[in-house]
Amino acid sequence: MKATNTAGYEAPIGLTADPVVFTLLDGRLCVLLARRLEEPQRGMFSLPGGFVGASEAPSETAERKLREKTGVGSVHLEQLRTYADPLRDPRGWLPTIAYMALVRPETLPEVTPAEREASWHPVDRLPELALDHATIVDDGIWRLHARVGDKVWFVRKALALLPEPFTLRQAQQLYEALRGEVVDAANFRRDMRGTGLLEDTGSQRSEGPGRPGRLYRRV
Amino acid sequence: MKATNTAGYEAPIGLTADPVVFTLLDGRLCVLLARRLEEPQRGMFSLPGGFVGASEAPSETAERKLREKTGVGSVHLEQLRTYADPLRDPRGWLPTIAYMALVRPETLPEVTPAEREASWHPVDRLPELALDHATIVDDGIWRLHARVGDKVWFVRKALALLPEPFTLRQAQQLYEALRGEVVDAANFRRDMRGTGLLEDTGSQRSEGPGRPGRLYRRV
DNA sequence: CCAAAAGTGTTGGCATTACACCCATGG
DNA sequence: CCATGGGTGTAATGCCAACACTTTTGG
Repeated sequence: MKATNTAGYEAPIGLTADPVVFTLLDGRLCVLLARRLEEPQRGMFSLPGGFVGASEAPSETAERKLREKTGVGSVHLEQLRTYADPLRDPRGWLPTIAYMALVRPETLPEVTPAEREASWHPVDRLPELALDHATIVDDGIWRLHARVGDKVWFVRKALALLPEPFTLRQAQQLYEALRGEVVDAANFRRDMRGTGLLEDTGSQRSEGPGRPGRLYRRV
Repeated sequence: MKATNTAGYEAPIGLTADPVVFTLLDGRLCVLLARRLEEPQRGMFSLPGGFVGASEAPSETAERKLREKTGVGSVHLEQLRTYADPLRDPRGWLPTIAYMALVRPETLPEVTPAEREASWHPVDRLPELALDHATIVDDGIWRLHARVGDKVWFVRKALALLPEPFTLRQAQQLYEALRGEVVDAANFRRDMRGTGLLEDTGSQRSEGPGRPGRLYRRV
């Protein structure tokens, strides 16, 4: 496919936006994928993005396509980077702007639109992805690891994944899954308190064996 | 202007790449701008970018346009982010991928191509810029400040701006200009040594009054 | 021409903070 | 069995003072 503008010069055949949406499911970092109903590579899994409209901001496109293809709505998207290699898509010259988001797993409805099989996939066990989407997901994971390293960012953005109130143990498991490395419990606890962004509810909860954990809430 | 692809759908009228090139001139952080010879906003200063060819990687475009418009060549470009608001360019739907680079001031030839007036402009005293280029430059400065905060990045990438050998005083002035904040001389010196990436040449150099400074080289 | 002053590079020390690691305790 | 809190040693960092070496100034 080709495209030309009214001045006769070559133009991209379109512009796409691809959201890389992460969540924590069963303690594992997962990414949201949808099966392609269209060519190329129909039937293969890919990021739930699509074409940007001519009077639309790309971030709106990412959010809209996400809703249409998976049912996930109202997320905060951070721009990741743009992939514009002319050979990245067999259809022609088609750049894509990738975005990143972090949502709660239940944001994905049980009944997903169409036959897309929109679903969560652990990042350490991804299926084969269409186009260069595997690269995009990798970059997203890398960015996520970096963001989570900032404790304040973690409390403000990532901790919203947990249902309130939550224990610090839950928060730590979330941190470790998102960061990709284990941390010392005492240090983690100290850092969390240090942010001043958590509030002790006073109550406790017992999950499984061992001493019950204090319950916290974000302020 | 409009553009459509062979499937009949609307497409961007093109894709541009804009390099944000920084240097240190007279101790001040400067950005490379060129006067526009084309519409829109002819005669106004803007980033020295241009249209991406249909079989070209955008980073190559940024490098090529930089060379054509300013004479600056062979730089390492880091992708900044993409600006794709449909209203950002009066010509039509025209996304741009912004890149960032850091070069020595003498990389800009004395005789610049055409009547472009390619020249360095202190970031704290920029002229009015075309389109949304002021925003792009701001984002570039922000990213630069963050990058420089990493001492190893600074030594490896930024310190290449100084002619070798250099004194630690020079390095510190570079750091402060790029970082946008002053630092303690003793700490800066300790950090520089700590990287293990600097080599003491043994000789000294006296610039103005005061004790002469030791001369260093990157390894 | 010499001595003092001023200016800058260099080094070290000290206090504070950040952080990793371990252990005792409580539910 | 595990959450919680405390404690300790080490590294990183910020701050400050002393000293070294040079140019400049003034008699």
